[in-house]
Amino acid sequence: MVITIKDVAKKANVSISTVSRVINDSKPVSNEVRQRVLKVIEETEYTPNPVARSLVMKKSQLIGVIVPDISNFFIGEILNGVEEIGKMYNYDIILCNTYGELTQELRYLNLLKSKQVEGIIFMTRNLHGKHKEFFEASELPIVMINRNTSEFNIPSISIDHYLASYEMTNYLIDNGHKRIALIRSGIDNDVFGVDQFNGYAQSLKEHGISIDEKLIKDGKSKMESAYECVQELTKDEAHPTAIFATSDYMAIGAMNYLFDNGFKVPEDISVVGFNDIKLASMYRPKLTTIKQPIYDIGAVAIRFIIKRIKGEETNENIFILPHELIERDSCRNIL
Amino acid sequence: MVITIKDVAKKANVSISTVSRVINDSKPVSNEVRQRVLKVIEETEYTPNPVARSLVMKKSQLIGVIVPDISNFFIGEILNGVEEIGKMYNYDIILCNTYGELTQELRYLNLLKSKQVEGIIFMTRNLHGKHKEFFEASELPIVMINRNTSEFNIPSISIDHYLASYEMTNYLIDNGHKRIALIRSGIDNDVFGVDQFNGYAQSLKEHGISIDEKLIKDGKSKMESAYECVQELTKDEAHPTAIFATSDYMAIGAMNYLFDNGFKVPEDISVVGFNDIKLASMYRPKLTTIKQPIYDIGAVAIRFIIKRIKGEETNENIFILPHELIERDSCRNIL
DNA sequence: TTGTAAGCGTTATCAG
DNA sequence: CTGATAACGCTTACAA
Repeated sequence: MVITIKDVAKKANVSISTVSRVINDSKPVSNEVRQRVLKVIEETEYTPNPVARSLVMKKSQLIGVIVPDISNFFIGEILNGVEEIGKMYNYDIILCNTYGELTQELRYLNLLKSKQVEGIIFMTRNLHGKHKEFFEASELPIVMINRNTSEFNIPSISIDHYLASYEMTNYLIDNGHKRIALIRSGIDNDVFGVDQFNGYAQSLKEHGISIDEKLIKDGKSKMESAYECVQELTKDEAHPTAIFATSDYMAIGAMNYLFDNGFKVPEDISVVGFNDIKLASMYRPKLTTIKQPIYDIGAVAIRFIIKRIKGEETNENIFILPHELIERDSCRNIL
Repeated sequence: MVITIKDVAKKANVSISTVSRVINDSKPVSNEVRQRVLKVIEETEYTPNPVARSLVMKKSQLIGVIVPDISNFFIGEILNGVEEIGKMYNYDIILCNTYGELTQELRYLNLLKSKQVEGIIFMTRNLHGKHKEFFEASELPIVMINRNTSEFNIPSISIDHYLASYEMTNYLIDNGHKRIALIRSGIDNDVFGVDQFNGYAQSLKEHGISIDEKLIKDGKSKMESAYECVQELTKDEAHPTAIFATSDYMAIGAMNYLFDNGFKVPEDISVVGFNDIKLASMYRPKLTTIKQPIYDIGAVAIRFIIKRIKGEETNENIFILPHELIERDSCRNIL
């Protein structure tokens, strides 16, 4: 039989309000009584029923997390950060997997709200007007991850994709590469494909290299797609000497194509990635890439939500976390 | 303002019990009234408050999932199955990450229970007496994944590790290998290291090959550890011609060591794995491995839990799912 | 077929 | 400092 606040009150010979006070220390209780209650609580192993508590407090200590694919490496690591920090503040996370489908996303958004979650961390491939409607209608604290939300005015967390791409392109050029292919992960407005392209273009420009449209591909953030992109890229004799894929997944796809077709990385063609998922250092050759602070992204996201829940005003809404270029073995100096 | 059953009742000019009846269709309601209520519900976009419902029903439509590491590839895929099937039956999953620490596991087990979850899917690296105590004390439906629970009498789901290892070893032998190293993922009782070894040993025995203790290593289920194992394995000239790692992670670790030290896979040494995580076909050379139905494992787990919740008796407790040997490029026929 | 009212386990208001 | 008691939003006997 599960024991309730009533039982504790009875055993301790006090009213339930008193018990409530000691467990929340919300109001003064005489030390003597407090001790008595505490003792009973210990003896009975009483734990307050969070559901009842939620009902009256209208809070659930639950934070909803909506992701397109749990089994994605990048997302898994983010989730680690979210979960760990969440637990520190006594929040549980309830997880929703959408496979990137809008209807699912909308459904979960509403579901989570009705479940009384106190905030939502939202990852999607495409930001949609319907999402915005929801965000505006609900007062729930919400934060997005790795999405360009400036025009939507939704809090978000990411790194500076423009700068990172700029630096990576510089790095490639410094290593003697001039014909540098770019495989972007998406060209929607809310995604950083544009920023990535701009960083790449800026670097090229500064080095007096003109942009060759034939070297720009859209890999749709998929390995298979990147695989095909590289196929096209290497059709001609005059193939690029370096391939910059804006996700590690795509970089792996690229390297796989090269491997499968007799090219050597980095001897024949250099490949660099973006994100530094665990896979990047598991693959051989180890991938040179831009390290995103993935765990931290999750951690910052949930911290932000918790702050908002507590009503603390946060003066910033768009968080830009630091990145780093990690030099490994997939890029060759051809000077 | 959020609208409640009371509001609906008022607007529809009925009692709240009637509203309750139509939303649950628990008791007969005249068609006329039902339509009226339904209309109001639609207009007001009313959704029942699940927290209040949980309180009275003592159910939460929540299933707890405890895992050692969300960002692990194997676990991520399982989670996909769990989540997807769960949602079909209207269950949400609340996720807990333990990093394999016993205290965390115990804490979460209790936390989940107090949160009124209706069942628990539990993944751990080591099964402990304390776990068992909890399972026995609570009436919660519980299922474990990939753990040998026979002596604990806890429902569990896995493949037949003995048979799979036996088949894989046969395969290696059929390909001409005689000096076959085994890197096991763990040798605790509750883990399948023993079964894996037995399958391996049985195959060797049937082929008249005697076991060489020096070829048996414990990779502790870690890439790094496997890396070191292979270092030892290749110290001598008379190194094995094939390495059977009982997890893909370890197989990758093994291949990485070989790559880093000038061995070619599979030309110099063959490597095979176990699990068939996504990584297995992303890596080059593509890994020959035992395919576990990972998604299905998650799906079966949650189905089992849901059945139990509904009080349906399940005649079996230990589920053995089918596996398959996937031939790819990391093993060479040396005949 | 419908309504009334009790109760789920808490917190919070208000007297004392 | 402490204790009744209302309320949170819902389900479910029990009556009508």
